[in-house]
Amino acid sequence: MNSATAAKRRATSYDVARQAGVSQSTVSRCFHGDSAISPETRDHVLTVARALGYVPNALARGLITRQSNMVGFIATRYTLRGNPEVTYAIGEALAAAGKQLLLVTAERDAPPIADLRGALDYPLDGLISCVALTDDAIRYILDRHIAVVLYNRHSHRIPVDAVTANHYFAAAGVASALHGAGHRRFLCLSGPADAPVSRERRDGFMQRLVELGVTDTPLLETDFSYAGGRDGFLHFVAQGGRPDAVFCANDQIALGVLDACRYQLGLKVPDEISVVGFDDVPEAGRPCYDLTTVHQDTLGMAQKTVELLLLRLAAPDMPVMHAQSDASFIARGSARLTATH
Amino acid sequence: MNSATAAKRRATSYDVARQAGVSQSTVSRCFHGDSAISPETRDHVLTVARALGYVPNALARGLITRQSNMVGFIATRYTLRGNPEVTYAIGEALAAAGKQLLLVTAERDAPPIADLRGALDYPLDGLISCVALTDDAIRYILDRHIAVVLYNRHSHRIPVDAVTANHYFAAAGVASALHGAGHRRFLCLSGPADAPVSRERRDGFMQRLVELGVTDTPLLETDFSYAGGRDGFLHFVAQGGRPDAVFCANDQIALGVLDACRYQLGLKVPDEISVVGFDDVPEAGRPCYDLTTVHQDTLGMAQKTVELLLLRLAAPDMPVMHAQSDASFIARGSARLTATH
DNA sequence: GTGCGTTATGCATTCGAATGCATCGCAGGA
DNA sequence: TCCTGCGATGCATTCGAATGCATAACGCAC
Repeated sequence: MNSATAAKRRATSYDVARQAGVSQSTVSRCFHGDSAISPETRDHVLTVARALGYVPNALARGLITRQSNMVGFIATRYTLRGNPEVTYAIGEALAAAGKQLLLVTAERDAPPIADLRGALDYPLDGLISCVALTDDAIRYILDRHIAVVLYNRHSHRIPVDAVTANHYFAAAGVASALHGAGHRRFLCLSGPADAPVSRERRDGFMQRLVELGVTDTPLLETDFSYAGGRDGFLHFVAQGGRPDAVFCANDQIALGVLDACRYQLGLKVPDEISVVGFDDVPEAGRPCYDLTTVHQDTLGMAQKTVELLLLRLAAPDMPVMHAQSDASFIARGSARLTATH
Repeated sequence: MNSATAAKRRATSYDVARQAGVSQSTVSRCFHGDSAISPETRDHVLTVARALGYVPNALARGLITRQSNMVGFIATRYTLRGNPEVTYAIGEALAAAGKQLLLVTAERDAPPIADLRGALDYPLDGLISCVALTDDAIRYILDRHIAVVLYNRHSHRIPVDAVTANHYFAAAGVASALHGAGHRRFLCLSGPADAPVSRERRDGFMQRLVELGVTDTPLLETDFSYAGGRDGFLHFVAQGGRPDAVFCANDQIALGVLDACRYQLGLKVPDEISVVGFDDVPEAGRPCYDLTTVHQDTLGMAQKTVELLLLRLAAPDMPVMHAQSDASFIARGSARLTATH
């Protein structure tokens, strides 16, 4: 029993060397294209290696080369849920570059360093974060000489590479468009206070309204979810609120508001109330929602994030870069965007 | 410049040892709870370690212990998109067990072994696959003594641990329910032929119909997407098809069909046609879709998958296990489920 | 034939932590 | 006083691959 199931260890370069009648170094060199090896021995060694099922042990390789070939990817449940394509795109892009993706789940933005520790025990080549990181966390990571690129997050005090969409500007554009159409009683439904993306969208919207002379716009905080948006809005209305335009920090919130209007409050959209979201999730474009929203090129940003990381790895001393991608306003049917005559 | 930016390597156990006036072995032992170390030296060493920012190098540890503490997770774009919560849940569960998650993206089910190679270079503790694996791939993995648990997939020829929902049975139940309500002209919209989940759902539905005496049910293959469902259905109708009940292999397809009915064909749902999906995605339950579907406890399954993997790691010789979770029919408004009088 | 350059290969060391075994010190019993 | 036993610590080796340096083999020119 024991001998049958005993874990006969995976073949090592020594096993291959013995079998092929060469030294371990020769075997090692056969797996690195740039080494001086005669074609015959290389072929021979590779044949033997295949027969034995030998693959270089990435752990040992990483130890000696001081390169784990692994890139950490930190994401919250929300990122995973709201932008699953981003995870996939980053995974594929990293794989194409020969890097492995170590997924680190975080409960929310600015997670405690302890949550990252397990992953940082590995000498990661780099780290892509879809969550905000505290200054301490960033310092901790940079101290370990790990390259960091933030996806859709900023770092204000410590310079770090980042790829972002211009949420602030896009949200301000929403405010202008709604105001231009004659709306005056606004409501802003933001996401969690600790989500920087939510803050930027909220601030962009609110600031612009102030610039346009609309102050005292009520602000409600939700959890970025459909139920949060729906219930928050219902509560607001129950308290006597009667906005004619609602800006939501993401589409899920907006969908909740939309359904609350149509199915619970009997409000006509967009005649009696305009609803605008942010993200342009697939459902937003479907006929039964037809949600006016803001589209960000998440896939392009994902691509760019990996490119930036690879650049940084190739040139650690390159100045810090920040790629900003424009977010575009998508006018659909859930908002009245022309003045009533 | 060089000295400023030079990568002063991360501290090693030797650095800590020197600084603390002990040997490297002592430092090592301080990081393993079960070693014989006097409380004073442990405290002292840990203090020095913290000061130097020392963390045991997981690569070196893995090399000597032959345990990488990493678990591979293979998922397709579809899994990531359709079940993002599963990824998160598995990530959290693994983290709780002190394991890291190495994400491997696959383009589709039954990916070529080459796509997994990069990850298998690491001596993974285990592997969780949300994609079907070829017999060759499974053999390849098991040969390396890596524990495998399949999530929502089977392996027919090679015994492998798995956690699945009973798609076949649930889909058969849908057929019975629709047939019982008097529907007779069915249509089945499946997903990609290489997706086992799609096959099981399709087969369960079609088989039961045959048992009930309904043969020749037309079958259309889609790509598991909204657009695929919508366009496939429109095409079918354009060809003269006129089903009174449509079963879709997932909710996205069903949502596409639903919208095609309501917005392009002017068909009343469920009066003129019944539409049933599978998965119970969040949108399905919202008022504007109100989709009748099948719910599977994906989170519970994710939890169970990790549990099973940990069990297997603790007891490699335990007999192969297969946990089957029931999927439950969710009757909503998109299907007529009582006979017309 | 000698000497030099080039290419292919082997030897020995290295990466950083874990661990079996040896050793040291101290306390307690005879 | 000496011996035994045990807890705490150090020494030396190990994991598996990469690589600098030494060397062997070979060709070519003088």
